[in-house]
Amino acid sequence: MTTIGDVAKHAGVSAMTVSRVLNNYGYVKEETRERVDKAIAELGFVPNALARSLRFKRTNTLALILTDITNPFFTTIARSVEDAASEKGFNVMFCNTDESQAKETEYLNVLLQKQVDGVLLVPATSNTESISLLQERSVPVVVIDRRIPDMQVDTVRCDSELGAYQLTKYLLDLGHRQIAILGGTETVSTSVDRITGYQRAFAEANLEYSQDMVRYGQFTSQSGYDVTQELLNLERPPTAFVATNNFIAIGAYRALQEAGLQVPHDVSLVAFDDIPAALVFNPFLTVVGQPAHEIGRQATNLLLSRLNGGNTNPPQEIILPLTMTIRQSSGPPKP
Amino acid sequence: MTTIGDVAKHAGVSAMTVSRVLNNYGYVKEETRERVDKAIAELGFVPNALARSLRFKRTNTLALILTDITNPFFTTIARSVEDAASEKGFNVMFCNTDESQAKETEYLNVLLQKQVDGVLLVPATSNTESISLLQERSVPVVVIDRRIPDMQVDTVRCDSELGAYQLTKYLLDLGHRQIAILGGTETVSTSVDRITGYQRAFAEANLEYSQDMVRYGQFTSQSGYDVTQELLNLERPPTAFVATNNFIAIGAYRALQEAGLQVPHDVSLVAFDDIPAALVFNPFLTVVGQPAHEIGRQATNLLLSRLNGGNTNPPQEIILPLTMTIRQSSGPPKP
DNA sequence: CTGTTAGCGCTTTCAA
DNA sequence: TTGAAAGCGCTAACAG
Repeated sequence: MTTIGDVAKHAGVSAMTVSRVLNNYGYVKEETRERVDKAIAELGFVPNALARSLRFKRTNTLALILTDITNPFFTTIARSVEDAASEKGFNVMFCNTDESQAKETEYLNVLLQKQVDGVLLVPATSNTESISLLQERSVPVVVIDRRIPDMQVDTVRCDSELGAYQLTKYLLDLGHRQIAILGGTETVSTSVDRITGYQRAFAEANLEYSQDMVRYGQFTSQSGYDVTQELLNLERPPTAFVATNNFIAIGAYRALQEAGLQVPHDVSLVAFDDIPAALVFNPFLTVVGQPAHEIGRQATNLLLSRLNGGNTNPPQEIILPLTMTIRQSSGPPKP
Repeated sequence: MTTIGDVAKHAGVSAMTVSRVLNNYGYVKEETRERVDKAIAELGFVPNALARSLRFKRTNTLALILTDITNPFFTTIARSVEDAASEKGFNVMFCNTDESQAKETEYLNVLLQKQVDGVLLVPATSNTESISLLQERSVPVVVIDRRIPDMQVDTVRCDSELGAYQLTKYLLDLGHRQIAILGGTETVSTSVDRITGYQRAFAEANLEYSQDMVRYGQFTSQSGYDVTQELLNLERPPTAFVATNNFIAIGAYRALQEAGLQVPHDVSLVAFDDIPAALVFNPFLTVVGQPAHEIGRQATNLLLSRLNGGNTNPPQEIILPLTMTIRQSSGPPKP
């Protein structure tokens, strides 16, 4: 490995002078600078960011902890985070927790050791420990997509409750009464909030929902499939389904199909999270979509403003608007 | 920041002893170890991986350079790489080049500075420079998905030529003669190889294809859309399309739809790369699918075997099998 | 079993 | 305008 010392020797100067050239700092005679530049080029010298970071106490590296990197919603976030970060000279380490709190904790420890400058976190659960850990060590953190109840922490997300309210109200207005909601993990705010929104829509319409219609599960296609099958076996099966994310929706659809039910003729299906147009042949699903790209961008910028010390305001919550798109998967109930 | 020295002081021992406890190495009296452990816990000490890496010359970090992190094919690879790496105690830095050689080069420089232990690279172009750069600095690298002609380098990929051959032959056997192939970037081996496979299928059938039918473009939905529109405006438009990746296929499909053409009744459409079942309502497309998960896993394991020094064989090329799945997007040409 | 010394590659003083 | 010394946090090698 070539070091700054090798370059110095090669150029007949001290290491310090090389450092000055590298960082464009202090005074270096033009002629000396050229000699150093030449030496750098000749030796193919690459400065060691580790050593530099050890001094600066700055790695220019962020961490993005996601629960499911195969979900396009999160992929889009990942992409926009990467873009926003690299624009400002930061790299991003991606971590995938699979919705597991244990994995999240494990990653956090490694990332702390690696001295990341900041963390973007989609928390696996509403557990406050991860956030506390980071805050104790004054590593800036921005929570994405989900809420951590009883925690003062920067957050960028959408209004899950409102979105679910809109979807449910829309179905109620179409005349549905037996509406099922397919939640994800019970320990995650988006699940809880979306179910709350569902309940509010019923309450405001002065209608009752059956306890049977409200289900938790996972944010996976398999879970959507399983729960839908259960619901179809009820004495009074739903006439409409609200899936609390895109994967659940796809699993639900498969179960409906297998049961010989036509969407939207026999049942309606609406969902959270759009699937990017680049991925589907026929956008079909009525959805409340989240601006994933914007979420990632704003979260990153907020994080960077924190760790640059330029932003010392109290923790803030940025709520981005949802967009409801009515497509062909929803219609009035069968008479 | 708490350092090993603080812990030492707190426990009334030397830094070295703390280091020994941390790394479970050498002899430490049980009672001393306990005292140190207690101090670590009390101070909430987190070892600084930067300092450690500076000594060890090992960061336990890999880089994965992708061309498009929003493409599920690459997302799946990303996920399996992350899984395989974290299993062996490595973190992964993801980089997205957007198929740009300039971005690739830029990332490579940063990663070199950050002293990553190894690189997994989906090269943006067939340019040999990136690989040479890494090899000169003896940073192990495994090329994924694409071939770098005239380069001795570990590679994990599928046989693009064969896949395209199979798709084309299948269409020829159905009776199609006017078959278009929608390539991606011309500077990427997968584009070139898939077109070669197409040509071979024609050659073996003793048939001629029209030069018009062979198009390069980008690996994007937009490009698939544009090129398909062009092709439809030809005097003798294609009766079948081979898309060289999933995004191109979706763009092509949209163009066909807009032109009022029914798939497969009016035209057939087949493609490379499956879209994961978790993402689509009705798998519809006849495809040659690549085992993305396996590609990521094998590439990571190969890379790790290289940087552990356990594998000093000459560079190898691992070719994984493709799977052709015939669905509803293809059929015989309209009489 | 434990501590001291030196050094990884770089940069911040401070001095020349 | 340049250099020498010291130190970031950690550990290998050697003493004790």
